[in-house]
Amino acid sequence: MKKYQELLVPTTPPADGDADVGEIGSIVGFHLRLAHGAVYRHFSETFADLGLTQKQVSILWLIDDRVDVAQTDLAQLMRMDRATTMAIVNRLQARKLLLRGKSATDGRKQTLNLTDEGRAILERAKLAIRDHEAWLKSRFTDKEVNKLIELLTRIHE
Amino acid sequence: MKKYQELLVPTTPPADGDADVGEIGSIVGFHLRLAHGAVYRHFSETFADLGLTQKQVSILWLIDDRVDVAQTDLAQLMRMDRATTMAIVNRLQARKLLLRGKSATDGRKQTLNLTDEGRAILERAKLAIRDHEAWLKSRFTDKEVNKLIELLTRIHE
DNA sequence: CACTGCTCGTTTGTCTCACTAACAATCGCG
DNA sequence: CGCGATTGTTAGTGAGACAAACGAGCAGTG
Repeated sequence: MKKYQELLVPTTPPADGDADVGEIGSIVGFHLRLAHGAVYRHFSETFADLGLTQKQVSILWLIDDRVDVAQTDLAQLMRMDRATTMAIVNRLQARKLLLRGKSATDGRKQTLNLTDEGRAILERAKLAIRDHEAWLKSRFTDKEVNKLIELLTRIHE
Repeated sequence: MKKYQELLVPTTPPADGDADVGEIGSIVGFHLRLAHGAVYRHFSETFADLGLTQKQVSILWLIDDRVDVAQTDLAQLMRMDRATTMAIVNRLQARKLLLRGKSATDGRKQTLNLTDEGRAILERAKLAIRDHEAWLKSRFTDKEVNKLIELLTRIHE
């Protein structure tokens, strides 16, 4: 079983960055993952000084849009499970960006609302997102952007 | 600062799964992340019995396509850094799906090649991917699939 | 030749996120 | 009332991304 190690053969020439990935390049999921990774990386750079992740910004945004959301609602909107949502909300609460309250209509639920600080940081985040989206959209026409959103939506809804 | 908790207000009606996400729905990155998540989840289900992740399958596939790749080449192809690639290769090696060898031309590099077992599991993985891709593509026409790949490629290349 | 800068593999540590399994409190309904 | 479902919660596991550092090996220069 060691024959592979003993066969000393030249390594492949250094990949030139955009090298052909071969057969796997026809897989939609492969490109979706790469694209997601690229966008995620750029997002992280853009938000390095704010110290927020994609998920955290999305959660803040959704909470701001809807008054007194419950965690379960967020989980459904973001397609995450309750435990994951919990972790993210905890982190945001620890940074005093949101407040948990008790729901008046359902003792199991709670109400989530941004603090003033949370709203302030969300405003800054939205500005950063505008830059980030501009970077992302710069390679598309408006028509292509709409098409892309439409296609992506068909995947996740 | 506790006023939010003391204001007992009704919670929002339960989200009906496909509820409108509001303003954030016009953000390309948001849909990209949701789509990626949906595909990732379906992938995980499909591959539950094989015990392989997207990354792991991609790595196996790329190694099989190219003889004696080095880890750095993989990292470049997958747009991951060396440490992350290391972790994945370690996991695959621990499962005896690949072998590390020494490069004859460059003492720093190594050659990566699949074991027989690795090739066997990759074959099974490719079958599973075919199902997975069929599920993904089922909502698109062939033309739309090509368009989607083209748009995604423009993001990550 | 020695020196220098770079590359590659590697380790360590930190962080985010996803998922599972369990539990208590609460709600809705028969 | 009692039962099943929902909600928030905790704890644990695991994958993956990234940064920072190190030794070994490479290539080019003087």
